[in-house]
Amino acid sequence: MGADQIRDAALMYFASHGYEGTSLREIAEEAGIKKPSIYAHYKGKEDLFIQVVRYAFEQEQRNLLELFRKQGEAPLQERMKALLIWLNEEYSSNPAAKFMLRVAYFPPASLQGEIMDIVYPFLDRLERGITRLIQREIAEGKLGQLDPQQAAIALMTLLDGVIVELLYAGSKPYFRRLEAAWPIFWKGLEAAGNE
Amino acid sequence: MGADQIRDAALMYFASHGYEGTSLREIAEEAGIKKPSIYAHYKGKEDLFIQVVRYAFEQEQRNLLELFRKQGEAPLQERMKALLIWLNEEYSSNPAAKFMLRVAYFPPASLQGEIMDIVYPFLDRLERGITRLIQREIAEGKLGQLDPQQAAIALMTLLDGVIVELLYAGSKPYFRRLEAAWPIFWKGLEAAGNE
DNA sequence: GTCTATAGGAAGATAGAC
DNA sequence: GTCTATCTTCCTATAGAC
Repeated sequence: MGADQIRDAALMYFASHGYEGTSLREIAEEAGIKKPSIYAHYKGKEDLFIQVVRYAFEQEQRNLLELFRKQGEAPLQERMKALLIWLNEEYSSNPAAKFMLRVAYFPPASLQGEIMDIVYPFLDRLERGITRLIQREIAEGKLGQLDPQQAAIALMTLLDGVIVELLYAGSKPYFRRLEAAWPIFWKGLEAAGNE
Repeated sequence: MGADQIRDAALMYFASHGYEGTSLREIAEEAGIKKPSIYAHYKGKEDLFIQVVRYAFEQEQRNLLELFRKQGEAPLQERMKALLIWLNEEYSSNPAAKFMLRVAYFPPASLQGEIMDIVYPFLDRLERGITRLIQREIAEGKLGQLDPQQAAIALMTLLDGVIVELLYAGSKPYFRRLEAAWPIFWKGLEAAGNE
């Protein structure tokens, strides 16, 4: 089906040039078709963009779920480290990740509402998932008596801080941040639990 | 001089709609002039954009320097808290801040090189400044024997993590993150110094 | 579903009067 | 320096043949 190739080409261009910075001509060229053929699969540029947004967030949610499922009952610190290493591979190789960040932070003005309806629930699910991980860790006595939601929010903050660097500067600076920030953050979590 | 009004109008639009999403017509309207009058002050859209980038980063550097200078010899934790509160006011009211983030993370493809020549030195100076603050804190015995550069990188990570939320979700979620992440992070810094 | 051809409009940029 | 008028180019989108 040609619709998938159009979607993938669109994802690539939208990720690196943004919505307004991408033309349907470029997408068509990348997909190996002529521009008007896009309209046989999508109503127009806005429709194509929204569908790409939906696709990217669904894919990423699936990937995250699979990653967590694979880890089984490993302790929180191991799981987080695996997540952070996975993020590097995912965000370095996969244009969908860069696209998601761009869309979340700087959505095209005309589509902001529709996009937020996709982005917010995704982030809520992620935060709730991390909160549950921490709750379990506390229940098993591996982490002191700290507020699981506070800890989850703090973890999300760390995540964003390193992801932003991954996106901006690449893998090497990302790991530089990770190796500096992670030990300090983890010590803080343990200290907060021993109060 | 009309050049300043054009620059301010451009800053506003570039910040919220991006480079490709902003037209010279919109900027001219906002500045109260006609589109061709822009060319009496700037060579074209690219020139205008680069000059706005330079202006925004110079302003922000000035503001940051003044903030740090005003704080005199206050301890690190107080200074960081003041910085974080200042960030909220700055980023909520000042389009320059949003513009800077957008430009740094998603520069227009055609101007990426020129923009990075402005962004990288700015971030380097910021990291070096924070490193010096921490070194002084250690020298005065207020912080244990931790690696000042590592601590500075970790602090920058926290900064990005909360700024990203400020930009994305606004003041309230920003403080929610700050209140969750800051105590954990600070305990981690203290714990890292007591090893 | 794919194409060629083209409509219709907005973009960046310039010419030239005042 | 500011304007009106205009050029050229590119855009999204549609019509209609195959």
